[in-house]
Amino acid sequence: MADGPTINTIAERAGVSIASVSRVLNGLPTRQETVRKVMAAADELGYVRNAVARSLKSRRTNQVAFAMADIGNPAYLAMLRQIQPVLKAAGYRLVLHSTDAVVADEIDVLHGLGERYVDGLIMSPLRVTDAHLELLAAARAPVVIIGSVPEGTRVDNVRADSRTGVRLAVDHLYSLGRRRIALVNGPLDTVPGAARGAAYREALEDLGLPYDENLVQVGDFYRPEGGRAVAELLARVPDVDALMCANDLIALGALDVLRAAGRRVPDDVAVVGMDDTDLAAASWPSLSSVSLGSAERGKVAAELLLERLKGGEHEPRRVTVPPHLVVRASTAGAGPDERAARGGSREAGGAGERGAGS
Amino acid sequence: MADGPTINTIAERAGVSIASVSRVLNGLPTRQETVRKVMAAADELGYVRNAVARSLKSRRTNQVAFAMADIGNPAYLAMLRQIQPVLKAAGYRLVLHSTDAVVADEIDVLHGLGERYVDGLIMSPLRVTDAHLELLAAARAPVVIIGSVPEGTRVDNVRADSRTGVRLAVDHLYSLGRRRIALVNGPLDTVPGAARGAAYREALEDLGLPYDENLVQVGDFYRPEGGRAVAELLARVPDVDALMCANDLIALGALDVLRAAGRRVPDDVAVVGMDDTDLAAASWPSLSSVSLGSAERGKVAAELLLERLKGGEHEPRRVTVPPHLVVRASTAGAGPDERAARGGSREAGGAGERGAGS
DNA sequence: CAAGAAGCTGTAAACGTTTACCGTTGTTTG
DNA sequence: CAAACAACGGTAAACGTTTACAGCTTCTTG
Repeated sequence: MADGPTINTIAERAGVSIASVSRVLNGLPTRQETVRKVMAAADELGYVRNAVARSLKSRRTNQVAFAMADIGNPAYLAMLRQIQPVLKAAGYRLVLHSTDAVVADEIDVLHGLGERYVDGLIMSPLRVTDAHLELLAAARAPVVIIGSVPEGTRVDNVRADSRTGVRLAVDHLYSLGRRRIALVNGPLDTVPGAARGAAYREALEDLGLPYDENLVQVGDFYRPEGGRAVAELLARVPDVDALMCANDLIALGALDVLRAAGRRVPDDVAVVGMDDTDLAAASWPSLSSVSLGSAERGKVAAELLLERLKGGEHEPRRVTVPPHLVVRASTAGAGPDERAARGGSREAGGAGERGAGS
Repeated sequence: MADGPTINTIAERAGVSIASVSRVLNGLPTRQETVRKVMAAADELGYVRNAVARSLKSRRTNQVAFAMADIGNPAYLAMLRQIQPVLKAAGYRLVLHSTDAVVADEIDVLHGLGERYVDGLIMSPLRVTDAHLELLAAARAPVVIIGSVPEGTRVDNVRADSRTGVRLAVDHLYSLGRRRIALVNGPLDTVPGAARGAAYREALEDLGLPYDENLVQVGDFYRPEGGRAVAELLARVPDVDALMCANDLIALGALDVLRAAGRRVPDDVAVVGMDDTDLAAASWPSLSSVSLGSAERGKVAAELLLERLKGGEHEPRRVTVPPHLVVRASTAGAGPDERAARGGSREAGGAGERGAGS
């Protein structure tokens, strides 16, 4: 691994100055003869530009960081899948951070912006603390936040609308004739847990349905916990006819328990999940789910950041991505025809394996 | 965004030379008084080291690239999830490339190593072409390949053993008393397709079962195609009692079709998938699947790379990660107890949402 | 044909660090 | 008290680029 050729090596071999070499490599106007000599020398030596030196001088790294809370979370993964191609097309490399939803790690990432190893950052913080805000205000590179920030924070941000999302689901269940609609939620001290709880209550009110505490069960955002929560719920309120689950994993747990209890889905109990992950399409019965537009949020965030990087100084922008409901078998009375078509749903293809393994 | 302070700003304010500042910041022996002055100045100014300048001088970027074929593929994702923390713990940032399984993109990445924006690379190429080999031989930074490379290639590599994987599955089905074991494969012109086809044949032979062409159906590595393939198979060989599917998506398609056809799983037909993705645990019935150790391969690859980066020049290493079979309901006659436990399988937790959305 | 313009190219400085080398100061010791 | 030595800290070069500026040709034009 001998040291590679530099611009100096080329200059020497081509018999010109390093300035000329640089000009040729950057396509600046140069005499044809010089171009030829430099190109020839560069080719022979297998020259490749040193990105680090270039960054130092130009003050641009052509790198953008994405700090995701958890690689394993399909919602963040969906963002990543959209962000990556957008950045790539614009000539940026992607530096990936997984903060494991630990605030200290997020702070580290923000602080690290000062190291100038990236030109910008997209971050989806679990929750926004004062430390976040302080660093955001002083950030030495553009940042786009995926999620909500306090009113008045001068940062571009892209948010979901889980409130409308919950409403979509509840309205859907109502339109199917369900009147005992329960909420299976995650912890209330999390941002999404609290938001979904409040939205559920509102949605019921607007429909003129009574809010019944017995119909709300709090567990955690995982499958076994979701199942347990539903089991308790069934014991307490046997006549429940619909479950609004705060995410897809909870909904899968619900399906497990309903099946074990001999309740038919959707005939006896209809089930709606949230986030519309791959798992929703894969489960049996396939799961109706509210998409909060994770993919779209990722895409928009990347585009906002690119605009900033292009230089236009403008006011911080705030974009809200609307949710939408994806109806599948767990709420539609799925006949045999629909079953056959189910496998072809949007998500199934994307999760495909093309050539792994061997 | 005024230009941040540099080592010069600090030197000025502290009344010392830049050399002293650098020494203090790097913890080299320095008089206590000087340390104090420099630290104070650095703190007041909110100084952060410029990573680019540092890299230029030190010739290390503290970045490692991972070139994955497809972000959407759960197998590669599993690798990423293991690679990330290993690198992070060692102080490296992760630059993520998605090559979309396009050879030209992979070549670009290898060529890009010359830009020296990373200290090393982990790559999982779809297939290895001559162009790959040429660039690998001349690579100016350590590379670890996840997958197979031709004998004699001087590169660290980590490979799966899908042959043994297929055998594990077939043996398992045999041990359950199944004798009409079909293979539902993907295209034979892909590396995994070919390997799995051959391994299936071998496994049957070793068990003394006849190889029956009718029992082999070729489709594609996706769910709807998998379903179609199984439909044809059932029409042709109604007495089939077990399906070895070349990946989990095919297996999910198989479950769809078997259910529609009124065949009970596993009682009438047992089904095994491959890759052991999240979907296997989520489906109903949950899917037995052969894990080819994607996660483990990622971890090992990262460790091999770190060793290289630590400097020891040693012979290229080749590690083969053994596959293992994860038995779930689609082959075990699952009683009610096992059903309840199902949600707690290894994969389910990891896919959890902790705080997305809001 | 002289003078000015236009087109290239080379010199050198700069980006922000790290570090080899040398000079200064203060301490120890014969 | 002088000499030797240790401990620090400053100067300057280097990492590999880009680019402002000035100098040299060559061409155009009056």
